[in-house]
Amino acid sequence: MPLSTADRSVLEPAIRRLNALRPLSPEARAALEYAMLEGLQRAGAGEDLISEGDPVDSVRIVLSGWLCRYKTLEDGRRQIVNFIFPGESCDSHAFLLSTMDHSIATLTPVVYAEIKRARFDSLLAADRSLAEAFLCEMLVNEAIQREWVINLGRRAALERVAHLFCEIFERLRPVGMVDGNSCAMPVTQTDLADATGLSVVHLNRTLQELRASGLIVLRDRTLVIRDIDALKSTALFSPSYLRLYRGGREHG
Amino acid sequence: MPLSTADRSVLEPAIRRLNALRPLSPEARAALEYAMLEGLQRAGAGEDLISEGDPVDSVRIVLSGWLCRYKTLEDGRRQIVNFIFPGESCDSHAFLLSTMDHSIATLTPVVYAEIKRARFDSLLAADRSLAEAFLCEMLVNEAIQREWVINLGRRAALERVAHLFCEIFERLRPVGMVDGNSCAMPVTQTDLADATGLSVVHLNRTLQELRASGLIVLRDRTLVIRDIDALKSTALFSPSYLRLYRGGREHG
DNA sequence: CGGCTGATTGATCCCGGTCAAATGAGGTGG
DNA sequence: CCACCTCATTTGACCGGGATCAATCAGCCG
Repeated sequence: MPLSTADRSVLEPAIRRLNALRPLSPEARAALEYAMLEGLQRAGAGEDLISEGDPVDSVRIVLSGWLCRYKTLEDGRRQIVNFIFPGESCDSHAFLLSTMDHSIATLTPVVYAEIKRARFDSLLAADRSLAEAFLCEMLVNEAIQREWVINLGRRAALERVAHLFCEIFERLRPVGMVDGNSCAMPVTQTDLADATGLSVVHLNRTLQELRASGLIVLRDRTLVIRDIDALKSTALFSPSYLRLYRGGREHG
Repeated sequence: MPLSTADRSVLEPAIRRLNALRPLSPEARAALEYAMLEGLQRAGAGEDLISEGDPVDSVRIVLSGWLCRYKTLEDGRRQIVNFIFPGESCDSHAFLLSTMDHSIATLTPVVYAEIKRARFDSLLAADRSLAEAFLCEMLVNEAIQREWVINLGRRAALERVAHLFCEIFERLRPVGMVDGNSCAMPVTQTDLADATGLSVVHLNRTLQELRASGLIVLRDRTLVIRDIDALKSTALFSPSYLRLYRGGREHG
């Protein structure tokens, strides 16, 4: 459903993030903000925003809430292949391939801006910085996807869960969604299991191990990182793939 | 080292592949061919074309040979996150992020075309079909990366290796690198293990299982698929993510 | 209160890792 | 041509991380 009124501040995560990837010209920023405000939408928790096989003809930019990309095997095994956080966009350029090869579900209530393909194309055509910002977003997304491959392929359960927490924390930070050493963690253990390729039972035991070693507190849908350095080192976490600092600006 | 002379036919895989993703205008095709011919390079087997942390300022389009993208953890664990086959490009737009977050190694001798960033940018700026073709390539690459996450997260060893073989076969087919039901497989079992997240020992035993059940023959660096349907079904392989057929052209 | 979903625990099993050694296949130098 | 080295493949034995199955517990809602 469209939002009738909204002030510009809901757009902040998206603008902040894109601007960190590529400094946006004031005109590009204004044009994008205008387009986003016109396409504001809400969705409840646990909805499929779009499913495998569905046609794509717009871009959605998430403004608040968590989503996940996932795929399901014929026999029901599910794998979450990525999370989508505020400021990130769902399907930048995906319409070039016409249909989705995976599904996107909301994990919490979500506010997002939907921009139709033609509109999006003309926004990007009008401003190079904007086009580059969205390209950078795709590139970072690819890098995250690669890191997930390593996580699943070569890290043990404890490292794997620790790594996921580090990544989530560092991805939420630049959009202002962490508070000191804690952040929201509005997902079930089943979701975390599906994201880490573990069974729910073993994920639960792994969480207990992380708690027992004093690395984290996870309660009431809130993650508190008690010892970030220790967590990063048990995760073998090295954040460069997230491009958090001066994301490639030196060539820009 | 640059190739002194070369006829246009070496470019065929790349042109064929890009053209399948987006029909290229004749002018775009000619301009791209010209740029590629000027930047032809060779590399031997087992070289790192580029390493994690290296600056990027060009695009490389592979014309023959196999490469892989990989990352290594501090303690030496290695994960191959993707293969790169003839017709595919290494780093389209990657220069936007300045540096590599992973490494690319040759698995065989390789011929590729290197195009400097500025040149590449102006090629894409001059022709929309070309820009879209490279965007599609990125999108397909992302989809493959996601499928690898599922492969490592939710498929058992046998399914996983079968899936990898299905994917390789289907990626090689459109560039004319399969011969009936067989294709080259110029990699060691260590490489296959690093790509599937298995140990070499277990990968070896998994191969034997695939051979014993009559699905494949793998000998002398050649893979023969004896029963493609059975292989696909043990792999739970569904090729839509590869966009092999009319890759998104209906919206183009 | 009953039903539902999510978190937790216990018991058992087996897939796949690890360690170690053997075998094979080139390649090279004497 | 053979001795030797290196690298890839294969095999054997053993172990343990994580899956599976099943039950219990804790909130939450109607």
